[in-house]
Amino acid sequence: MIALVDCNNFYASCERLFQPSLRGKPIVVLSNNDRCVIARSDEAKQLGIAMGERAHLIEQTMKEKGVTAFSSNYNLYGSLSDRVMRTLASQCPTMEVYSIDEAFLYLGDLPISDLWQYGYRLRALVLQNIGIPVSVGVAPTKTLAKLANRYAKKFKKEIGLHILDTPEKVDHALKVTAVGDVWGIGRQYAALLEKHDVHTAYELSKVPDEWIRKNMSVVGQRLVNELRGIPCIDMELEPPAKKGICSSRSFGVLVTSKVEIAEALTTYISTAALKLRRQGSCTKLINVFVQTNQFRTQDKQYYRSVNVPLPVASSSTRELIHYGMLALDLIFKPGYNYHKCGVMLTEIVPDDQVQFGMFDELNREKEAKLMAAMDGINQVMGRGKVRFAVQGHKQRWKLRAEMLSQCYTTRLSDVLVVQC
DNA sequence: TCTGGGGTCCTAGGACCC
DNA sequence: TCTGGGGTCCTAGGACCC
Repeated sequence: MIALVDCNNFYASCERLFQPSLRGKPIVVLSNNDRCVIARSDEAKQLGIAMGERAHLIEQTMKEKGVTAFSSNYNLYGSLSDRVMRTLASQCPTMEVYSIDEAFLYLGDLPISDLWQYGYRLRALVLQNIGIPVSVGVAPTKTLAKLANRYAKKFKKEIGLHILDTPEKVDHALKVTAVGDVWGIGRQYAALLEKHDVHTAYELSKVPDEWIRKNMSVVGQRLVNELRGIPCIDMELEPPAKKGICSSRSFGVLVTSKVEIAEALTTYISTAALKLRRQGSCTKLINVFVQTNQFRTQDKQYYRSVNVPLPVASSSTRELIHYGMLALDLIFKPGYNYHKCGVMLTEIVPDDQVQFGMFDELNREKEAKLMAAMDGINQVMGRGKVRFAVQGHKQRWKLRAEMLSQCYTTRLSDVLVVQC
């Protein structure tokens, strides 16, 4: 059996953890630049605040209903996620961290009779150690575990646990799950299936293989088999190295000057290069893009991206910035209101398998040491303490985050003080 | 003023190879 | 008169996830 453990309203729960006065009150967490809603507490959901809703459109409602809004604080969520995952790992050695707030636990052949107790213990332990409520779904396949988890959230709220341990329970859960709520069925497939009179997960599990293969490829076939109780999606115990690394943001304000785009771009390149070094890789291809805001119909629109192959695979921030700036020279055109830019690193290779260049003049060993020193200082002193001059210091383009909570768990000066 | 950011996998079709 | 068979690689586009 496989368990899927999922934190309830994760970002909202993280914020509330350090502001207990907000328990039972509606809260929302906003996307970068405070633009739209990306997480809601149950109370906020009940008020009808939808996922993805634009913040400025519901400002009035939030004021009237006493909804507290937070800018997203990924340092905080990342740190609390690590703690949740550590607690789960202590209970199950074969675990896959699936996302910031979810993990699959492979329970092997733990006797069915023990599953309930095990599930209860997981919930209680995470609540006690970290203070974040979780829901647990247990089933023979990953897709069914996801479904069981959804069932627990919807129908077993008080206990937050559901186990599909008999064929009857599986069928029942399949029948009460809309086809669009199945893991792997997005908007397009949901519409296609509805058109063909397939409305529930149960009906989907009965669709002939031939039709599935033709219309939903092998991905759909795996999914349907999983609904039938045949495991087709393996556990990934080690997170695989990323094949592409991307860093991009929309600006807090519209930007027209090349200098400012260059500042933002070098900042994103620094972030991407750091990710690259953390997973022990180098990149051979850097892609840079700039774009205007497609929602501003009054503006002239422009999007362009360019690939720049590197002579030798690299993870040096310095070198990547150099090529990134060359790329920007190729695609920047004055006269536009730019809204976003970014960098994508692809053709990623392990750093111990880099093909040397015949005419390479860079001392790569030295460069690696320099980067290691920089990363070390930044890790201790805080990110961005050592950076490159091109990144600028005014950073007018930076994100807005006007309702940012503190980094309670990752910054010493932000640790809560309790008076008693 | 105002619509997130970062990923994965699969398929089809074309170019090209022997 | 007649035009193989078996591959690889690349790109663009489409689907999905949190």
